[in-house]
Amino acid sequence: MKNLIKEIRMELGFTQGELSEKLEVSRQTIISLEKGRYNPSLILAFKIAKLFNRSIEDIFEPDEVE
Amino acid sequence: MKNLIKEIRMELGFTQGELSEKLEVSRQTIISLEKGRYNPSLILAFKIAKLFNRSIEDIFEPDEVE
DNA sequence: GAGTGATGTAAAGTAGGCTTTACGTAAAGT
DNA sequence: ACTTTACGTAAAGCCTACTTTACATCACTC
Repeated sequence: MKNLIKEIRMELGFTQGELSEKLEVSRQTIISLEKGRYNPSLILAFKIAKLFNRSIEDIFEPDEVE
Repeated sequence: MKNLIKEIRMELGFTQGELSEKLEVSRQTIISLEKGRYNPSLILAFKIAKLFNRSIEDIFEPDEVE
């Protein structure tokens, strides 16, 4: 699961720590998300989309055809 | 997490079993999803959206302000 | 009224999302 | 040189999404 979290976070001038606070998750979760290490829950994806003011589809791109 | 899975599934004339096959998950997962018992992974949400030809935001509605 | 198909519940197990803690490194400031 | 800030890794643990199996109910058909 690719995503634009790092790019959008930096656009908005947030550190990973700030983003993790706003999303109420750990910094580890942000790091792992940005690295594409795992696929977030739908709830977290909604939170991110809301904070970034974009659609989930704009931010996340599922790895082909699974 | 509310969703319109049951409604759309019935619109399309699928049984729970058929839907579970198309999505490659168990029938239990479909039942639990339709009952709102848990929040799917983002990958499963993408699969459902693709199959239903709608956006994730059209199908799922997160429970208020979490 | 026995058989079949669709929906549902219950319970035990597996896998992975997410947390917590601890440590490493590089850049910048003092 | 030391401190601070931001980013990163590693490992152990918790919780829950999801699986599997088994069984119950209802509607329909034969």
